[in-house]
Amino acid sequence: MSTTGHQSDEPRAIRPTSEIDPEQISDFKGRRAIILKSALELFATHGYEATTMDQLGEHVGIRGPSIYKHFRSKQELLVEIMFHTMERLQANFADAISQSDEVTQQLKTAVEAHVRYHAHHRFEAFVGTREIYSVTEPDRSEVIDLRAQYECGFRDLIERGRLEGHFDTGSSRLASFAILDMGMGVAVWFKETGPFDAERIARYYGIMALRMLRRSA
Amino acid sequence: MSTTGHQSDEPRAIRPTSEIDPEQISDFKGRRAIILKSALELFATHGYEATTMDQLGEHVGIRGPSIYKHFRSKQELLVEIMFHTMERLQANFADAISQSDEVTQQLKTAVEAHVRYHAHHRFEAFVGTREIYSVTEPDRSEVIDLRAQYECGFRDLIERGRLEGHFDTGSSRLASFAILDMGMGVAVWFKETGPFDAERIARYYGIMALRMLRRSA
DNA sequence: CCTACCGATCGGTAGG
DNA sequence: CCTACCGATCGGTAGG
Repeated sequence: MSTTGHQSDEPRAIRPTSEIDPEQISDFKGRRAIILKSALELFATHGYEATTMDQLGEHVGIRGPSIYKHFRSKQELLVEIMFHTMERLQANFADAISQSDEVTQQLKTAVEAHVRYHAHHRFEAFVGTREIYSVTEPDRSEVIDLRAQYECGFRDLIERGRLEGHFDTGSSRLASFAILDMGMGVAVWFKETGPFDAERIARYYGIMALRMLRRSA
Repeated sequence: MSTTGHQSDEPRAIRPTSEIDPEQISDFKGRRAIILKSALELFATHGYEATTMDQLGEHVGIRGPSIYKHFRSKQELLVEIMFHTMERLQANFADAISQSDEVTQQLKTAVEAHVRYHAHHRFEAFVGTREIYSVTEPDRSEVIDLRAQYECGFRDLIERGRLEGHFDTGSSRLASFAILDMGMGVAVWFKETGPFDAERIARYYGIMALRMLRRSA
């Protein structure tokens, strides 16, 4: 019935209450890492608005206000997650297309990387897409811009494949939207526990993407 | 600087401040319609948690607390939107597959209907997918169940096409996820103002879905 | 459909 | 990293 604070008897030390392997959720490193990981998990499961700083503190093993020793605001946590996610997606894409000179192979590898990320980092991807409107300006516009750039990479690849005669698309832009969106969907329903492992999904989505771009019989 | 309420001088009557054609956003009818439509618009643009009853009231042209004359709670508004959306999707699907006996044609028409709905009712679709975790139990489980049933319709169609030798899928379930997800994505980026009209997108997505399900060359 | 207002919560600050 | 607490907001109720 208290209205003035917590009644917790737990020790006050950094100690996550979650048993999920942090490396599997995120690649954040350093001091602020554990807070960022917890924030990611809570934002993903409850949503940004619905997550409170006290909840986040409890999840990490400290008091809510203590988080402000590491981050300036709740918003900073979200922005950090957003930019980190876009950086990783861009890096994965660059890496994927560098492994071949053939468009068909490049697109397949890029789609696989896209899907693999959305499976292995489903929380980042999930929060990244769902909480864009929780980001305040000017950061929001910047994130939207990064996403547009990412999409452009796929679109250019498809357009090149079309010009080289490998693909037959009604619209390279619509095709890239479709391929990207079906990959993003993986982050919503993927479960580490199966029945599909990330690698199988990535491979199959790569095949489906290529089929989509070919002339119908 | 006031902390005790609104300073608005507007008349107190039902009069939406939005200029968007309600029929284009939603098919809600009757007395509660205008509130539901406004709620849909605000939930879609700001998110459920971030939308306040006072905001909603202002958008409709009444005071916040007056909404409780029409709805029991904020939650009821969301639940109403959710179930309505699933009903419409299911109805559209049933209608689509009733127009042919051939699986290939059925699937194409069903995908077109799916995409058309996500373009024309992007707010419903958007809120329906993004705000599931804002719905409290037991309604949440029921909505998730309806979504699973909807997916099953597509999966069964694909599986039948495979058994009849029309399709060659590595997994009918993954294929249905991919097709459904790419259609849901339309609700996120579609703009009434172009450059693509809903009909063109629907047709092209229907074609891409069929290509996805065919054997690669 | 309105005003007045309650009980609770929340992000963030002060000052150790 | 903690306690104490502020200023503001929010969903919902009372009683017209």
